[in-house]
Amino acid sequence: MYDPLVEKYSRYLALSRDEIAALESLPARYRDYRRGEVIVAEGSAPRESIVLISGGAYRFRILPDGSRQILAFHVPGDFMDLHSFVLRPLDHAIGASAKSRVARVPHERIAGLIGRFPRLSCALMWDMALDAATTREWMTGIGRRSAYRHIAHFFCELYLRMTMAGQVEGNSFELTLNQAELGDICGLSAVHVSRSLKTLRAEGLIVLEKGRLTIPDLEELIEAAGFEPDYLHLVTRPARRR
Amino acid sequence: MYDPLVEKYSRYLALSRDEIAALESLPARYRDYRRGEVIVAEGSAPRESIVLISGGAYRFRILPDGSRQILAFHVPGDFMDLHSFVLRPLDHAIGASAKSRVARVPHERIAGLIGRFPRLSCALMWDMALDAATTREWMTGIGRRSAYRHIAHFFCELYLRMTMAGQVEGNSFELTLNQAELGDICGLSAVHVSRSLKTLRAEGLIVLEKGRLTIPDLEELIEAAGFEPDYLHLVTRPARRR
DNA sequence: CGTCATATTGACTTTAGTCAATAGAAGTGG
DNA sequence: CCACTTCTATTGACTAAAGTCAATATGACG
Repeated sequence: MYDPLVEKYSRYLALSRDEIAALESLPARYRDYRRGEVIVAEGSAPRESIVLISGGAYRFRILPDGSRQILAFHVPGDFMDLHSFVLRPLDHAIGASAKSRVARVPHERIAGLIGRFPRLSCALMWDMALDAATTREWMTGIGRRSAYRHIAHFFCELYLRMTMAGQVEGNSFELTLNQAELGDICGLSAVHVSRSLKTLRAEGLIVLEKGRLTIPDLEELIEAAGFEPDYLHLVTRPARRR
Repeated sequence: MYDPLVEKYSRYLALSRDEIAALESLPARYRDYRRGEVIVAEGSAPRESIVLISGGAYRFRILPDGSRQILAFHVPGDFMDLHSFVLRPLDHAIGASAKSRVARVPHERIAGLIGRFPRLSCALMWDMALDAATTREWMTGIGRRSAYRHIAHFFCELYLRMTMAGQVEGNSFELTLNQAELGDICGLSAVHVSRSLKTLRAEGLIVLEKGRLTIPDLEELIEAAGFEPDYLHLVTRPARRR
């Protein structure tokens, strides 16, 4: 049942038979959500961490003035709130951006892994570090990229992550975010997102219709965005530098 | 020598005698830097992680167009690039914002801790999670707070962190950042930082002269910033929620 | 004492936000 | 299956926040 974690952590290190067995035997309670539902509430102190099985979800905060900042977007296979294992209560909420299925893994079982498999501790730290690297990239985008480039950049990232998650067909995938949500990802207003998308469309860099994003020429979009994919650590490391 | 880590991780859990001894016996190579020097270069794959002993430092990226985004600011006692233990090469550089002393801990010794002390693995994960929580708060500030509030917010955060690090005297501390650096923290231009500081000064919320920041009334600044300190997890947890 | 870094201010530009009207699409319940 | 509601996207007109450029001051430092 836990293929996603096994597959993902294999990108970091070669898992032993025991380690694979340990990951696969993690128990999970499954639950489904509709678009817009809150999966984990801000301020709660969950005793489980959550793997997204299918659909889409994002982590977000609401400020006192009502504005929202989306902090991360998750594709199937992502451990969405591994950090809640060590840092409670949660400083943000998690919501479903589409009809989604989720698996909940009890924290005590994660603690069990850490006790028995030091290399899996490192894999979990790697997972957290990857999430942090993506957050830094987003932060850079909000702070220093134009709306146009930032949105293009996000689409490049999402295309690659969705590819790894097996969610891309041809050169398109389902984008379960509306323009208000894209705005809250990029620190922009929905109206400005609409205008920026218009430009991207006019230049033929994207086709976005009926919730489906098509990228006719990824290289061109990457060029327009100034995208460098290294931070995603997508490929299996050829060999550990020593 | 490793008091900073012992003290910090005691905020997370009650360390055993052995665990304290293990942290204290971590070897370290010390080195000093001048303001502006690069401590770790972007793209390098260090085999050590770095604890800031004294001074100040920040992590940053430079974009192709020359603009800079500062991703984190560190006070003495911070483990600045714990993530480089699991995620290499580094996606950003680390630079000194003041004359600073740094201790380098070999990654293999960190691996040793993880192998022998599962609870210390969790403490390290907690440290990484805290760093990520601060990054999320900064991201929210860049995306959704006005320049004025964001700068005020940053000063509140820094005041509390500097207090924990024992760097505050009375109600003031040394601010080793110029306006260009403050701008690159907040995603603003130096000129706009200058104007925002002017407003904060005019309202009597801050006194900033000769590299020293005085906060006459922290409550007022917190109010102006809409600051909520929870994400810093500064206090020792009263008791683990169960 | 002179140089370099830093801060301040004014004038002007640009980017993005706000408000509002409209249109279209997608659910929902009878 | 249709009518109704609600959500979502688009566009125009206007506003506001922040950026840029440039001149000048201030200050630290060797």
